[in-house]
Amino acid sequence: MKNHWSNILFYGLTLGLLLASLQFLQYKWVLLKSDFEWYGGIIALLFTVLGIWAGQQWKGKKPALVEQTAQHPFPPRDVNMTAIGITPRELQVLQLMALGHSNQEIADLLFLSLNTVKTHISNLLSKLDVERRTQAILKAKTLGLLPK
Amino acid sequence: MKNHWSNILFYGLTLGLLLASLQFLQYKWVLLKSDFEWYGGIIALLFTVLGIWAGQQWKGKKPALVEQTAQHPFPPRDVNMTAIGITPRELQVLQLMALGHSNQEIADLLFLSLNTVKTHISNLLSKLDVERRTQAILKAKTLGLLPK
DNA sequence: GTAAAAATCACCCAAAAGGATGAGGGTCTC
DNA sequence: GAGACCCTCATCCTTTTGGGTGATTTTTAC
Repeated sequence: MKNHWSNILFYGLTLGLLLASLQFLQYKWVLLKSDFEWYGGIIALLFTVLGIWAGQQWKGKKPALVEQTAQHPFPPRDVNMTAIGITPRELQVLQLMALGHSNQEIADLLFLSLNTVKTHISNLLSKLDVERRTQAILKAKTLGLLPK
Repeated sequence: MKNHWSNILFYGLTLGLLLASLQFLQYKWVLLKSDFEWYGGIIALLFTVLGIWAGQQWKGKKPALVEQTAQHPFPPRDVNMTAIGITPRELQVLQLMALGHSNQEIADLLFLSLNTVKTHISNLLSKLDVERRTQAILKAKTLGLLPK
């Protein structure tokens, strides 16, 4: 969600700049008031192109950035449990989670209550600084906590 | 290729119409020559939005597929896709899902409604014969639908 | 042009997941 | 024996997912 804002900001600035130059042009270069339509057309065309470009940028940039973090060529393998403070039990839960098990399944496999599993996972998520289990699995792999 | 042309045509017509109304407005409603900047700003904004929309319409489908092939040299995409019957759009959703995005995020990224994303994912789950998205990601990787 | 497939969106419902907080018991160390 | 962890479980509440169904539009294929 951070990129949204930077993109919007960037686009806003560009727009502002163009508007400024527009104003400038009006008083300096062209004063064809009779050819108002021409002027409008040029503006329209220009900003249409800009809009298309911005749209592409906006839509195209996000996945690329995510990919980049997702495919980490050299994962720091020994940034282990202790570095982030993940406990053995949490790691165990994490492993089962990565295998696609539901919380209930994990609870059954480890002879735990569902609530306990949820607590572990909740702690895991905050320790890995993510919000969803899918992200947790990804991050754990890049951190070397899980085999890829 | 048929839609491209219809889109272009439609866009051209819209542009023409807007230019016409622009001209009309100039002679009828607003004659604020001093507020030229305002006028230009409105045009710019309007056509920017239009441009973004047009860009999305026009080129909306391609970038995603291009990104994907660029990111991964040899994804046996077509083979496996057709084998299980996964559509391009579903694959796209699957990819974002594998990056840890929530349904809402995917909806925002693809400019879709949440319901649509849910439909795609629901179809994905049944096609992959799994019950959870974590399992779907795993299975998609073993099937070569996603890079490992 | 028609038929099939794909894409879009809606509504309903149930289950799962996630966030916050508290609490009891166990172990270990200083 | 106090403090620091860890493990366990609970409760309450919100959000997210998943399942099912139906409908409309768009695209593709023949």
